[in-house]
Amino acid sequence: MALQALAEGGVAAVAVEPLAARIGATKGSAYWHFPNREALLKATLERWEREHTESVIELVESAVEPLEKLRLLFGTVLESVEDSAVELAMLAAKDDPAVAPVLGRVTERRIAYMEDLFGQLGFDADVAHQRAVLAYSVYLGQAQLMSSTPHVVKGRRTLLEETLTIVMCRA
Amino acid sequence: MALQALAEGGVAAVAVEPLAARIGATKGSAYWHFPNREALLKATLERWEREHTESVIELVESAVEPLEKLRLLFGTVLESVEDSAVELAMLAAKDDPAVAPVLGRVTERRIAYMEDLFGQLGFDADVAHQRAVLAYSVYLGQAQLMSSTPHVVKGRRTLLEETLTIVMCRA
DNA sequence: TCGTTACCGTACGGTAGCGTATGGAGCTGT
DNA sequence: ACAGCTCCATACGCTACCGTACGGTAACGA
Repeated sequence: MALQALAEGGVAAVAVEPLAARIGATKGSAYWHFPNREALLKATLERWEREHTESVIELVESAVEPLEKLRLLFGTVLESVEDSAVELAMLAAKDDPAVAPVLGRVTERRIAYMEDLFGQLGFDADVAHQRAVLAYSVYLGQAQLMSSTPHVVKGRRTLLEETLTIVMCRA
Repeated sequence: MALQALAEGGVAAVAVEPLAARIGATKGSAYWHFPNREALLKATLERWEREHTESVIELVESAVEPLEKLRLLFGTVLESVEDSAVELAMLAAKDDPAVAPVLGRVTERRIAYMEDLFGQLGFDADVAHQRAVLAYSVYLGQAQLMSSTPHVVKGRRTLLEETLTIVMCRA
């Protein structure tokens, strides 16, 4: 519920009074469950953190070959890039003291996981890291473009293939 | 002045009262120069639009070979990715009715320019477009990472080279 | 049965920003 | 000299949100 508000209206929408009204309750009620707005926001963010990074990793781990894992990861994540509104909301509020630590943990976790995959593919540690960062950059940028200027992105399918081969290429 | 506030505090910081206080004036004065907050914001954004996209393109056009132009573009833009705070502020406020059109124009202009460069390098129109979108995605994602989780990005120099060769590769 | 606890509502005060009204001060043209 | 224009300040009301105080209800255990 708070997550939906976060996706729709950003971090600013995770506020006591609007959310209470949305439920049909009053803030007197809300302030019983949460000591203040910061706690509400923190709870929302940490719930998202739990539910949205590990679950993808688990799904991806269902493949056996590291190459298949990467393919699955990219497919899953670039396919549904349109509903990564929460990701963008987090990035948009990166300076918020409640957001920064969560965002930092999620980013590191994801990059570390990809770094590991690239390592399993035989890349040197340095290169693996670079590739992971690069791939994650593509994802973030893609998500931004899809949400702010969707019409410039034509042909997601080939774009995905292109990204994959490109990020994989030995050079 | 308003641009500095925009860079530091995002779109929300381009507000009448804070800005007036910052100058040492009062809002009575501010509301003489601008009819309302929206006009102030619009003026700020359009000023940024004029000064920050064409100027880079002009600089890049000082090179003659399209390949050199691309190299110069990437170098300039990925080198100073740390001070692209305004870009990030715009993306963060992409849903703001004053921001969306400016952001849209800038995005299209930049991608169109890169698309043209890739075309000059002999890529098919489709591929040129894809590459431009991909390259711009990398830039956006990179800017996000640099500002939200700077420590994961080690070795910008090699990253730049990697991005360049990768985005250029025939396949 | 009665006190306690969990939960919810109403009412209040506080802050930050928007926008308006209005009253100057100072220069400028006639 | 004085009328008008430019620019700035003070003061006010409005809204949205935060947070607190306190009262009410309903269920539940002793």
